[in-house]
Amino acid sequence: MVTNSDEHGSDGPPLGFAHHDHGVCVSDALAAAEARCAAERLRFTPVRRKVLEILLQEHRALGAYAILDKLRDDGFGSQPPVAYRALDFLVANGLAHKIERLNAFIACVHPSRSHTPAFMICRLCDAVAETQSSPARGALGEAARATGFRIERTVVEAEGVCPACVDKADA
Amino acid sequence: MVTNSDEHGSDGPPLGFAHHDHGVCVSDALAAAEARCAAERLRFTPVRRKVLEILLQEHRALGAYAILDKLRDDGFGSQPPVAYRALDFLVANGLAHKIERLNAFIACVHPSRSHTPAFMICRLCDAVAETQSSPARGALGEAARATGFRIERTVVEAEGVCPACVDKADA
DNA sequence: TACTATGTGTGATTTTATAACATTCCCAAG
DNA sequence: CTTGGGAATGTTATAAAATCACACATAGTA
Repeated sequence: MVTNSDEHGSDGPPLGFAHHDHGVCVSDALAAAEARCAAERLRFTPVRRKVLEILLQEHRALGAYAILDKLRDDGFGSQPPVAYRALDFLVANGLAHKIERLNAFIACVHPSRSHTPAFMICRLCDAVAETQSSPARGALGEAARATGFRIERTVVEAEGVCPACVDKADA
Repeated sequence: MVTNSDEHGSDGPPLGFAHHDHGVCVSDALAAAEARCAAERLRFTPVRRKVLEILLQEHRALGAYAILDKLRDDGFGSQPPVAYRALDFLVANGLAHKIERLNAFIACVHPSRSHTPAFMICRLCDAVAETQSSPARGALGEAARATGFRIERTVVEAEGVCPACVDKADA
């Protein structure tokens, strides 16, 4: 699903390239995460919650050490494993994603049920937008079936220039 | 982690998970690379050639430091930039690819024409097969067009289990 | 209560990648 | 040929990303 609900902005661009009511966006997402963890009996601990909150507030891909700095500011442990463990939890449970191309992490935009995320990464401003993809249905899926490869997970990341930076470049 | 000691063909699935005549495979690929660099006036220097040869011989994704070890054995410089610069050249010119998921590099299987590579990565034996994809034609492309994002390059990596390991697991 | 799983804090280390700068090599202009 | 500039290489140092190992704390439960 590429379109946004009203509180996430009304027009075309998916989150990441679009303006929206951020306070609502963050608190909604945190509430949703909380509900989901409760439903699945996952422990949504303070560190994990804080890391998700940080990701939601920034609304772009953050490196583990950037997150760590913010954790330190909030009185949490300041050694790498603190951030990495929280991120592992969030990623494992679909609340955040790792952007392999950037070695960075971003909050999931539609953490609903399982999905196959794809990302558009602006090489000029580093903005990242999440969307959906079905790589297993195209040429890749065919190749996998042909060779007997069992796909469990896919990384799809498009690098390019976001709308805002295209405009700047054209100006 | 990505390093591997055993000689090609002895165990595990090689190129595209299929066996083949490796000597010919390597020398053909080197000749093709040489021809292509000549045609495009690129300098196919000894280090660059050696790195490509290493990648072709291993026929799997190798970390920069694993490559560096082999370079040292052959009397080349042994500091990271030596490997990274050669890899940058090979990647920039389509002779090799970086597997973001593994922070590792692999020789391109069909370096002839420009292409949009996709990879299948076995999480059990680390074998990597290259295939084609057209992510820009599917949901991702639509999302990009809808938002005005200009795609310049895509990373498509499927993680899963290769045919050989599926068999082993089933056995 | 005590037991056990899981989560957190911390120091140290490993792995991956780049910065900065000197030197060498290629090759074309003079 | 020789010389000057750009590209490639070599080397030292350091940055950035990720993991290991182990102690301690806390929640949930018998």
